[in-house]
Amino acid sequence: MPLAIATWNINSVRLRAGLVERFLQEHQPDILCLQEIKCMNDQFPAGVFRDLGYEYQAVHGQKGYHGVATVSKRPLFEIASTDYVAKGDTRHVETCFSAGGKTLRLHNFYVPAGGDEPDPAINPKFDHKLRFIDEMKVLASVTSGVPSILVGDLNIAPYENDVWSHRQLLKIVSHTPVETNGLLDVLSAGDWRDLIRQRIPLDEKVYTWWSYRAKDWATSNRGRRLDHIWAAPELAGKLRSIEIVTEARGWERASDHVPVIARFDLD
DNA sequence: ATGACGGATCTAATCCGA
Repeated sequence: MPLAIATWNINSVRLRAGLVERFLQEHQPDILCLQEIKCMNDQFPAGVFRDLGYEYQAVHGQKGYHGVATVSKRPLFEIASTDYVAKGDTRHVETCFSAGGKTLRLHNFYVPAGGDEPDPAINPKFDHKLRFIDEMKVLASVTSGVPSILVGDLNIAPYENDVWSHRQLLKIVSHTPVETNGLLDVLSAGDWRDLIRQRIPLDEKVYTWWSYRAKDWATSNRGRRLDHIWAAPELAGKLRSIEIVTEARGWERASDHVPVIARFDLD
C-alpha cells in the first residue's frame, strides 16, 4: 500500500466532522493535515478520528480562528509548533513518522490570508503575510538527512494557471508578484518540489479553492490553487499520484477548499 | 463580475476569510 498524505482546509472541523469522515472513508489517506479547525484543542472531535483509525493526533487549535491538526493511522510524533512572526497564532505543526524504513518530517501550514489591500505599509495583515513567508525561507527539504514534506493552505497561487485569470488577479491578494515571488523563493531556497505541478503541466489550470460568493462555483469556476503539497527531491521521485478531490466542493455545506492527496511508492 | 457567502462569537452584530 502506498503512503498517502492529504491536506484540507476544513473551515471549522466541528461543523464539518461529517464531511471529514466521508473523505477519510472514501480516500483512506494514512495521514490527514487539516487547517482552519477553528476550535480549541479540547473541542477537537478527536473521537471521530480515533474511531476511523486515526489515533495519532497533533492538534494546535485556538479559539474561533486558524488552528491546524495532523491526524494519522500510523505512529506520528510531534516535534514542534512554530509561532511564525511571533503573533501567537496556531498556524503550524511539525511531526515525524516512519515510511519505507526511514524517518520523514511533515510540516502542516496555514499561511495568513493577508487581508484586502496588497500594501504592507497600510495593511498590517499583508505585512504579516509577507513576513511569514519570509520566515519560511529557512525551511530545507532535507535536514540532518531527514527528508521532509510540507503541506497546507499557503494562501498563495504562484503560477499564472493557478488562478482563473492571471491578468485580473495580479493586484488581488494571493496572486500579487511580491507574494508569488516570495513563495517561489521559499520553494527554491529549500530545494522543495511542488508535487501538484510535478504532475500537472504549467499550462493547465489547477484550483483547490473556490469562493463561497459565486452563485455557482462549478459554472463560474473562478478558482485558485492555494493548497499545496511539497516534498524533498528523493520523495518527489517516489510520487505515484496526485489527486485533487474537486467533487468535495459540491458536498452539502462544503468547505471552500478541497482536499489534495499525494500517494508515494513507500510503505 | 472579488463578492452576491459563510463561520465563530459572552446571540446580534461584528470580525474574519481570500
